[in-house]
Amino acid sequence: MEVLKFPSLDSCSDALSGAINGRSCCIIGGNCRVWYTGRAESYLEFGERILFLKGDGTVIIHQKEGNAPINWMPADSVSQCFIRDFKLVILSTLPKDGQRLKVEFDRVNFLNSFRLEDGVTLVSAGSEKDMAIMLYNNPDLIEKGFKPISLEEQTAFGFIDVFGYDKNNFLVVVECKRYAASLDAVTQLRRYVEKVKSMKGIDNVRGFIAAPKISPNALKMLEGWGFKFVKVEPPKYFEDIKKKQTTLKNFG
Amino acid sequence: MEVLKFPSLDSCSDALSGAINGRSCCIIGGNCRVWYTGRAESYLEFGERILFLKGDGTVIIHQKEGNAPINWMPADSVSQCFIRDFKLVILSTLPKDGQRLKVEFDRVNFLNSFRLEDGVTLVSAGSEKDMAIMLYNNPDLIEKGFKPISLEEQTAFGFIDVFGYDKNNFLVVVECKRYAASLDAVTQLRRYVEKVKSMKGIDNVRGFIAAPKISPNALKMLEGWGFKFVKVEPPKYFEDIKKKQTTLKNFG
DNA sequence: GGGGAGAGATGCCGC
DNA sequence: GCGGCATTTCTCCCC
Repeated sequence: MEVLKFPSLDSCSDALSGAINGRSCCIIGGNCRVWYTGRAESYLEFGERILFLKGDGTVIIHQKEGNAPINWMPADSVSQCFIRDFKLVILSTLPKDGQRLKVEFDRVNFLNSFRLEDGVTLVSAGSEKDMAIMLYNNPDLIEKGFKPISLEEQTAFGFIDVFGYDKNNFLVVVECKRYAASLDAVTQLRRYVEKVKSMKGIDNVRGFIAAPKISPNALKMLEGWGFKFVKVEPPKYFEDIKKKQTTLKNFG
Repeated sequence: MEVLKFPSLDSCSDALSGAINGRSCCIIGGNCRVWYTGRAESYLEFGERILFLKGDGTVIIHQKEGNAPINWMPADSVSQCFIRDFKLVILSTLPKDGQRLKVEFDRVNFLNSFRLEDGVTLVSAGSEKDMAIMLYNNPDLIEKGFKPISLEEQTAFGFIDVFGYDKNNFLVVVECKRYAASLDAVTQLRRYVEKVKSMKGIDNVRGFIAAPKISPNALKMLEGWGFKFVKVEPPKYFEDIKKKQTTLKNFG
């Protein structure tokens, strides 16, 4: 790391303790090793990483590359820190299940302690649910004469994206996928269809997968079960969101 | 944020550009808003957040709470930054699919630019694969007389965790889950069993789910298909790891 | 709180 | 690259 003077481990321990007690945030960059035990066990030898402690107890450790943290602790974790053997030690534990993390810094290159003021949540569009809504409002995308009757229905037989009748009044189950439908999507559809059949005591229930594409194996299995694939692009965003959030258009 | 003096947006732009060009890392804390378009669309109004740019092109934006970033860009994203309308603007694009992120800071509270030296990878144990290995080496955990013949067998229809014969030489398919087995696990097992049946042209193939527990619905479906549940705790770690990595024992 | 399912999932491995 | 699938998945929704 190209940093001029390193803060002392003592001062870091003080700052970090202050952040923990005050439920504020702290970012530490330095040389450390990491142990985790809980849902699995892991050990990471010494190397330079970033540790991010949040006010809600979350701890995130990042290496120099990659999207995902190499180690972490969930919100509500309880942390403490101290100096031992000339190292800054951070211990975090999640009380409800006992999983814990230990980090040892032998050198801290920088430390920032701060509060974040932020009460804003994300506005987004383009989920699988948005796709189901689109199909509900444009049933011909599935098939001419399709009459949807419910959306994201939580039933005793599961969670069905779009449910309805075809033009011959046979029941129709539609499973949506935003990306390529996989073998999993087909088995999921099959499970719903069979459950509907047995619950309703009828034999003719049709199944559709609506997705932009489907893997060859999945298509084979789908057709083997007498189901159909309908190519549907997921919606990017919706008119109402576009109108409300004019900022969405300000991009670029 | 409790920071004494804020760096100028101009100096931040310079530092960030330097980090981008030099493929080093940069962390910025400040007040910003965020647009994303690509796999979905989203907008996040002004609020204080942390932006972390990595040398591999990864961009991660964190709010004050929660484990997951609120917005991000994958590795290999290409970023640029500049000042426009008295704001620090950061644009990131992933060339291969065109997804992009725009961040506008109207105030930067702190900025750290640095390199990370880290060539170390995680040593871990306790995955589903470790569980399959344990069952392969301790077949009686599944059933007296079980003879495993393969592990994580890759087939066209998926891969089978543990595959073998029972004491009567009937084929056995075992699906492992580290946590509670769900409906999905049962349909997955069923898919394997049926595929093995049709591929081998035999009718008697047995299915097991090995997991610490199973949901009531999943158990019902499992038994409806004539399969069996075996309660197995996932291994925490292995003797060879314990021996090689004595540091694993130094925890706490 | 548990069950069920999506996610801008991500990451890994095998073909 | 795609396919198939686990993940210390996480998060949300609904019962």
